[in-house]
Amino acid sequence: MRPRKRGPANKKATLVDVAERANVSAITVSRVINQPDKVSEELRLRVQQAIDALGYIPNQSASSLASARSGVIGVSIPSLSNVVFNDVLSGIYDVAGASGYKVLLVDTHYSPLEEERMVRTLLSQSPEAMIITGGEQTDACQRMLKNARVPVVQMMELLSEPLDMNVGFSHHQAGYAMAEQIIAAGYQRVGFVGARMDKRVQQRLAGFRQALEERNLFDTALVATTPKPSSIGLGGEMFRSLMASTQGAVDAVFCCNDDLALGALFESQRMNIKVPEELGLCGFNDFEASTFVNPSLTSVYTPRYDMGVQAATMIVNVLKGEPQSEKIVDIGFEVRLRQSTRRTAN
Amino acid sequence: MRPRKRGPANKKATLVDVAERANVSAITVSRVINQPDKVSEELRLRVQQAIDALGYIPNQSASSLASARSGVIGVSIPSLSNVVFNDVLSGIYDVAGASGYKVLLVDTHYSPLEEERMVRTLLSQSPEAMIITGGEQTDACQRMLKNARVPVVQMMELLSEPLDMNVGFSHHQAGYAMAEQIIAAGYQRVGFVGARMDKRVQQRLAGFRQALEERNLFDTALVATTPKPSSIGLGGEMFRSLMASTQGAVDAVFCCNDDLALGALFESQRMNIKVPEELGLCGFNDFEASTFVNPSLTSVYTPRYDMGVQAATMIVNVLKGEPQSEKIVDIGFEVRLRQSTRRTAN
DNA sequence: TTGTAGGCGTTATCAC
DNA sequence: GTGATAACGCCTACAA
Repeated sequence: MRPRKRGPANKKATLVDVAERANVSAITVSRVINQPDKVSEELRLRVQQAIDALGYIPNQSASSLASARSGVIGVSIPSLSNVVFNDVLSGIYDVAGASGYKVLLVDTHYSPLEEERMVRTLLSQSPEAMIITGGEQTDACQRMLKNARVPVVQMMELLSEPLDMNVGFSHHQAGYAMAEQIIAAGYQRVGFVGARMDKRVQQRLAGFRQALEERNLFDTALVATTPKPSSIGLGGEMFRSLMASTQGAVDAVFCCNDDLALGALFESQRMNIKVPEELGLCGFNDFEASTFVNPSLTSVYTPRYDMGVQAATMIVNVLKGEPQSEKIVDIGFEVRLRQSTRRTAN
Repeated sequence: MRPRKRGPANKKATLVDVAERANVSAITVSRVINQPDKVSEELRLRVQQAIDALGYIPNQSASSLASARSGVIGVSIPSLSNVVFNDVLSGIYDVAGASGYKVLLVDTHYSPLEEERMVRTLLSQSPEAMIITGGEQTDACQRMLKNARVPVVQMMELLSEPLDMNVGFSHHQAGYAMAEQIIAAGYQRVGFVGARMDKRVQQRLAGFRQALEERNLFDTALVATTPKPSSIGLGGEMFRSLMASTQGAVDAVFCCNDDLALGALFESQRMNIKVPEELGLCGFNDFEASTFVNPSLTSVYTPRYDMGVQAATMIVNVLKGEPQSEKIVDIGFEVRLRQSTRRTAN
């Protein structure tokens, strides 16, 4: 079987195969695919027919190599199992897809070293832009990114020295704001339960701490943290152990996310602790469950989908060569007070 | 600035740049990267130094083109915002990443036409394998996949005629099993609440229906479905409206997933309906919340992470050329009975 | 509107 | 162990 026959039955068809079948040159086929307007109706139809007949699918590697445009946006997130990033990804995919870009996604497992490795992998795909999470890249990683000379968006948090573009919100402010509201609701001995404790969670804690310190209400003994990943189950455990270690001398708990908060809420129900009367409870991220659980859970809404949309939009605009409006976008947040911190009847 | 200087300060470095700097041929650099054992210690070090100095990152497009190996696994899922796929993706990413494969992920928004488009996009990246969801591809899409001559895994459900490999479980059996348990728990007028209603949910409903019909307990009036995407809020709404339309003549409700079931549970609490005494409730997929909510929620556990691992493992094994054990894997499911269907004290 | 020539960066093949 | 040469499939010039 030496002589290579053209057709779906054999090797994958190439541009040349299509061209031969349609009796045109390869470049014409290329044009039919990429700039159909520049080809006469007649040829276009003939070529299209050949394409269909052969089941031709363009080879993007060859295209990237020849044109220096891959159509790929590299995206790096710290965790695929953290629901928070789902929403962000949805936003990114929706915008990128609509503009004809593919998304190459990697998961760094919250490790800067793995992130460095993954970014290298992404860059080897010649992405036209990168969207990465936060600002804790290794030096080598940041160097690679700069060297790549592609637009970069760092998302999820506001950075003091972004590599290029940046979209997020201040986790410090968010933590501060939530703490203020808890206090305003009449709680005094406010505990903190945090897991994973990445940079952003630390900032929430710092904001929380500052708000309490300003009122002389902060007490280290009421802060419980762990590097373990957040989960509802863990929230329950940590809550129970915080109540034990403080012998119940806590009248409210701020959980660093809604998973922990839901866990704490469910556990408090089992412990027969009345929320919000005996104990105020709030979370972060405002998952859907927080609205519907009983009592409904106070939380900080974070515009995750919008953040993804914003990140991808910034990228797409730059790639389009459009005048860039803002390099840094504060996407904001919103404290949503619900029953779980409503000490007084309402 | 005509004469092109080598170095990070200018254009991206290539294999040739590295070769020149290290005074070796390009192929040697290639070997240092891909088969370090085949290069002498001395040259390897010299080359590695040049690589670091130039910040060289291989161009994967060129590599794919020349070697016909892209290192990419194409993955297609119907929704990025459905948490179910998170777990599956985690499994796929963990295995693929560990074996040095990149994952190119697309979201078809539950549309076969979009799926066809997305699969075409994936195939244009010359993936070495494909993992897709279910079996409802368009004819054209299935043809493309066969034509691509790469291993394909269809996941999430067991198919009667898989394209190639298949990992999943029988949603019909799962629906049937859950219905049996509800009945065994002493419930008689069992309603069904379903959203999205894709093929798999329809099969759950069919299994549920069969179990009830075999006992003369099925009543169409107790089935509520909608094409809308599932959510906790929607679960609450649908539950309330089912209770209204049936005037409460329902003593248990099987929700097609845990989102709906949690919504129904929270809503039943607000309606002062006692679960499980006055009403049995169960869901599907066994989200973490189901274990911890009060009352805990009966659900069908589905090994999603394992399914992703299995799918990716099958792919990786085939790509390694290892003897293939099974082309079709039933990953199973498990009914988990909890308080929400425990009519009798326990 | 269509075609020709050359090269994108890497690797397979075969020689040294 | 190392290197020269020719693809890989497509696109950017430029030409007709």
